[in-house]
Amino acid sequence: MKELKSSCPINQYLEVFGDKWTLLIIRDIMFDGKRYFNEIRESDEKIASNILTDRLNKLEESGIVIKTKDAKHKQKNIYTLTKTGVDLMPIMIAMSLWSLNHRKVSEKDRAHVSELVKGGKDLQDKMSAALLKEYEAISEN
Amino acid sequence: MKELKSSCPINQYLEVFGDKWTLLIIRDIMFDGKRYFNEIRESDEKIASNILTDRLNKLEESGIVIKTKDAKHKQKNIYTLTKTGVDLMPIMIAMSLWSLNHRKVSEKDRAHVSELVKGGKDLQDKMSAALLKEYEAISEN
DNA sequence: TAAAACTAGTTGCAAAATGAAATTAGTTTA
DNA sequence: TAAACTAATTTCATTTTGCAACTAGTTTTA
Repeated sequence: MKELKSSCPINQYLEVFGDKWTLLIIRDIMFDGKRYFNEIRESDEKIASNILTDRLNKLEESGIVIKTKDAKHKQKNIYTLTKTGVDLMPIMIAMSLWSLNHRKVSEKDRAHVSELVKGGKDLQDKMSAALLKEYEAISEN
Repeated sequence: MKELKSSCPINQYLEVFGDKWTLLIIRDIMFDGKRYFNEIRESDEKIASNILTDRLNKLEESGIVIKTKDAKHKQKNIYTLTKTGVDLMPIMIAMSLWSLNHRKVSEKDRAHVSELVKGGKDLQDKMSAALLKEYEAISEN
């Protein structure tokens, strides 16, 4: 068991997401509909497979993602967000807004986020509900 | 110049805050009133001085923090949040809320954050305004 | 005014994390 | 049966981190 630097909530967040890759995995599952190892691996940022394996395992240990076998493809795993994972959405949106205002972001990404922001709490609730439903379909059995 | 992995807003955020320390520095300045190198160094998480030097420089380069000389103590620097830095507050609050709900947080920290959340947008606006005023006092001259 | 303490670093070095490429073992498709 | 797919694992070079000691200038204290 790794020891914690402190129990401050910001530090608690950092214990899980204080690296360059973990949050990109959440983004892929949450906003880009990716569910398989290789789908995530092929994202723009080109995460190495050893890092992806490591981070997915840590996310599973932390109860943020759950790994299930694909019934149709025995060697394929499906990675789904848990409630704890879905609850990261407000953080992701706040980050996106900050980057939109203060960092260089491409027009394509800008439009993508603007849509999400314009949809407001309504759209975000709808998206959360859909993700949560997916999780509940898995965990009931 | 370091190259960027992508222009995705989440990745843009990670280019600056994708490590275990940078956000703790922001927390110290934003919520704990710390303004000096050694005040930040003495926080619970015990950041090493070489890392602190490195991160403060990067935050200054990114326009998130501004460094000024203390008029009363020639060898002391004052670190202040810029507008870009103050605008991180919604992210910090969203992170704190998530940790409160899903991670182990001490009673003391819990009370601290609850107060901030109960204060609502009003309190957060007031805090942002105070930090921004500090920055404006420095940048006008 | 001399000594001690404070301030913001810098330096050196060992340990850990990262990243790229190659490899692997099982599964599915052609 | 061969080729392709899937989720890793392994190896190894590079980078980042963390700790401790040190430094140069400034301020306080006796």
